[in-house]
Amino acid sequence: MANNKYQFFVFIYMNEQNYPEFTGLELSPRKADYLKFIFEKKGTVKTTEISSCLQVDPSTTSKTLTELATAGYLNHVLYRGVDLTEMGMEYAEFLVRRHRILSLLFTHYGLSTEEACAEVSRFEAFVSRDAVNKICNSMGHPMVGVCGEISHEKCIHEGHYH
Amino acid sequence: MANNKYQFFVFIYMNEQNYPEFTGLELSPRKADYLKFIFEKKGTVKTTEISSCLQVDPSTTSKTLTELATAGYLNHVLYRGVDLTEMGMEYAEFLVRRHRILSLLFTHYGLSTEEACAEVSRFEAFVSRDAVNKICNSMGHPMVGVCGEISHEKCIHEGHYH
DNA sequence: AAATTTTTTGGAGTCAACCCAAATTTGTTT
DNA sequence: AAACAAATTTGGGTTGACTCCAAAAAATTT
Repeated sequence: MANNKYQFFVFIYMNEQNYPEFTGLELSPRKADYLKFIFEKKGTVKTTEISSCLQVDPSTTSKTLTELATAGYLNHVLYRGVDLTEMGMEYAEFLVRRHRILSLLFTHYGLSTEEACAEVSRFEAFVSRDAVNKICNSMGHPMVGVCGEISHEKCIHEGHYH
Repeated sequence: MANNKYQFFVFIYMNEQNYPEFTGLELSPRKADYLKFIFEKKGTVKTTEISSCLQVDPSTTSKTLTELATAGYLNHVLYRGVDLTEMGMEYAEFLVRRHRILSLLFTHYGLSTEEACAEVSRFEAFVSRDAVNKICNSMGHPMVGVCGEISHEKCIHEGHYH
């Protein structure tokens, strides 16, 4: 058929699995919340779950999910739920790392874990990947944030990660 | 007259000159830009000046100025210009301090002055006064930011402070 | 299969930030 | 001082992000 070469291209692309082009500023704070929640849940997530956690009407969630799917972060099977695409997974990992690095950073300056977490949740979406990487590097790539092995249940409920 | 007591109240209030109730999250990033620019200019500032610096239509500036005046940050004399109220002055001082503390902080983690400044400009509006005070305290209230005695001309032009 | 629940769609509102065009005021020139 | 030019404001309108409500559609439960 005529589109064999396109299939080939997609194959190569998927196999390399790197999307190094993102700046970290692609998603609004709200959209990032959606993505982080879905990431945290692992596997398929239903609209209602997200709605009740993020405290918005299901119709709002449904529309946002469509947008995130269109942008390539999610697979959305209508009436069934969403899960992360490979890109979404990679991006969500960045989102969580960013949150944790910045939270850890702030706890080094007199903020409690909770304060740092809350503070960072407000602005993290505007910190670039480059900056996060530099900070991360400078901190020696800490494996344990202010929240390492802590259960994230509570955090998820409050809309941020510890 | 009937409103003597109100005048008296206002007198006391103005004389105490403290507005300790702000969280630091009152102004949007954009509004904060306006306030910082006006602060930097010292004295009365004209609409055109702000417009050309912030790269927006004068009509946009005019409307924003009205909003900032209504909120109590500016004195706005129609067709003449604006200057900071006492509250506006106090708030602008906080805005600049916040910018500089955060920029200084980021330069300690591998970002250049310019990178830190640009990065911080994007998110500073979402960092609370409490957090800034804690960080400031923890850093020993540094008198010199990454920009202490540097002329701020260039910075103003780029929309941020060094 | 019918009833109930979940999800989506259609329609619409709010809010911040923006621009254009027209009106108003100020400043400048003759 | 009148006329013109420049700056400022006002009126009206757009966009994008986020939101909700009501109705339709699909899935699940009974």
